[in-house]
Amino acid sequence: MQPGSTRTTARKTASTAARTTDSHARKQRAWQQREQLILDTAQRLLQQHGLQGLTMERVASEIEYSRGTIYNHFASKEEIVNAIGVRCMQTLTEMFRRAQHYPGTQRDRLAALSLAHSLYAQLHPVELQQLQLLKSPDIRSKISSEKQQSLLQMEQEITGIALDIVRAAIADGELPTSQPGVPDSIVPESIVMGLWSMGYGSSLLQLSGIPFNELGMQQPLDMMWLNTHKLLDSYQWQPLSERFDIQQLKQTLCDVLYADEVVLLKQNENKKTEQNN
Amino acid sequence: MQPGSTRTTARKTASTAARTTDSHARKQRAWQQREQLILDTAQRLLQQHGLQGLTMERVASEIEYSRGTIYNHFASKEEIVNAIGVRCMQTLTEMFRRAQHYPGTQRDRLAALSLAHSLYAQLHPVELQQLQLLKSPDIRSKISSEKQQSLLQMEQEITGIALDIVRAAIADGELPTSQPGVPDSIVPESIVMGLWSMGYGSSLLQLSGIPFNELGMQQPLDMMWLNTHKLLDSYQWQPLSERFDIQQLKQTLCDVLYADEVVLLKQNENKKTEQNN
DNA sequence: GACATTTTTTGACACAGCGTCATATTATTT
DNA sequence: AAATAATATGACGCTGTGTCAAAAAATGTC
Repeated sequence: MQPGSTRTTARKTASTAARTTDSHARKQRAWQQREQLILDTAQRLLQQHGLQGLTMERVASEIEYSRGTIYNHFASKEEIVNAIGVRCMQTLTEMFRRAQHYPGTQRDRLAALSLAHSLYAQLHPVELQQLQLLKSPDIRSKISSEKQQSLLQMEQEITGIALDIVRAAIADGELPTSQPGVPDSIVPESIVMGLWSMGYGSSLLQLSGIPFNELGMQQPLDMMWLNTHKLLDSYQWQPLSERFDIQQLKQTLCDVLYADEVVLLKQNENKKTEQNN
Repeated sequence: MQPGSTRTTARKTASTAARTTDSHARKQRAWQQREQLILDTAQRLLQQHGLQGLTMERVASEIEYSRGTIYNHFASKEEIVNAIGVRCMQTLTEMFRRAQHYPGTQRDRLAALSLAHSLYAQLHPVELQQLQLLKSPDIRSKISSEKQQSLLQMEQEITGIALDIVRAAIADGELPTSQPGVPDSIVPESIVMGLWSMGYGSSLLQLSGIPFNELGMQQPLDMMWLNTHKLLDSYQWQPLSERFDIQQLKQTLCDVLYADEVVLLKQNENKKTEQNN
């Protein structure tokens, strides 16, 4: 199906091999290009019209191929959504990598992860929700374990970044290993899991559409920054938030690391308010 | 459709009115009984076979009625899932109420909420995941806003319980209102949102099927108890966790408040291990 | 350039599941 | 017993998925 996948035609004479290899390469490129086209289109439909609005027929007509062709690339609709999920994780990973190399304290860096998570949630709400849906066994069963693997790999990479920062903080003396009530060995995991849960939970709560203001509460993502720092303080991660201005830090990180994302976010907000007029 | 819903037949003579009212009442009862039967069956199918395995046809055949009859009760599959969601929230609320009346410090009570959340997530994983799914606009659009209302109401009730405990803690002097970096007025919201996010996030991460042990990490729900207390400590909520044994508290709460749930949980675990043999 | 072979595209098909509604059945009232 | 109202039924239409044999296009060979 995929060009070059039939191994019987691989052996040729030197000259013809060159020709066939050329054409194969060209085909490969075209194939991958179309795969991206499918994903671009599917992702756009997902964003604009939700999961219901994402049908094979619609994708097919938009890319001006028939449904059958799409099935040459993806075995099911679920695999498309999975692939979109992988893309999203890549975007998020890239944002995390920027945080990882921020020239500041380790605490700054970890906080930057948290900020990245929150910005991402606001920029790609639908995808994030879908990403959560991908985890349900129903959907999982429809995706080849091979393809699931790549998602898992991204998760591993992201976890790794966070763990590395925590370990570096311990090495730098920002974070004491001996914590009351916490065995030394699990301190890094414990912190990472705490932040991960909080970030994940805040994002999903925010997207859940619960009208928090009507319940007399702030939006989850607005409280996340504060609570993240409260948690870090609790582990005695220096410098404690009493010693600096966390709002200032947020502003700096937005300016230095995530300027592009912030701009996009503002554009989206403008669009929405325009639509309401 | 529903007995007594046609107002034209309501006016009768005194004697006949008595008869009709009797029969109406009987019908009403039968009607509601069947509604519960539908929900029981649907919930069982959801637990056992996931959302895919929950089809109108299957529910119909199990309750020995036809599909059409079910549509007299629920306008769509989504409304059934919504109704299951409401039931689940009621169960959770009941667990929260027990926490609310625990005879201990306010901190004990709030911690008990966190424990309840975690136990619930382990007891009803599928439902919890579905509850999250209900929030997506796709599904929302298929549910009458009237029926959505009841879910919202449950959420409000739960939020209320948590907020009340925090306010009581402030009144009791367990929790200082002046926090570095936090405006007095939002302290309660901030704490509630922090715990809520953490609980929500831990639960969903746990259910996400990410193989944390392979990533060299503990399970989210295992870390949740610890991080909850870290967060409370950070707000200077007395008594700080250094001053008592949080594992001991957990054990006590399990014994006193959630003995039934813990038993069920162990039964489930046994069933699972049996199935693997 | 004409023929053979491989790759890719297509759309008709079978299937599953939802929701509707006219008709049949059952229960209630007169 | 007849009339009326309430309830149950399942055939029907619809949308959307995934399959596959046949058509079309591209590539390789002489």
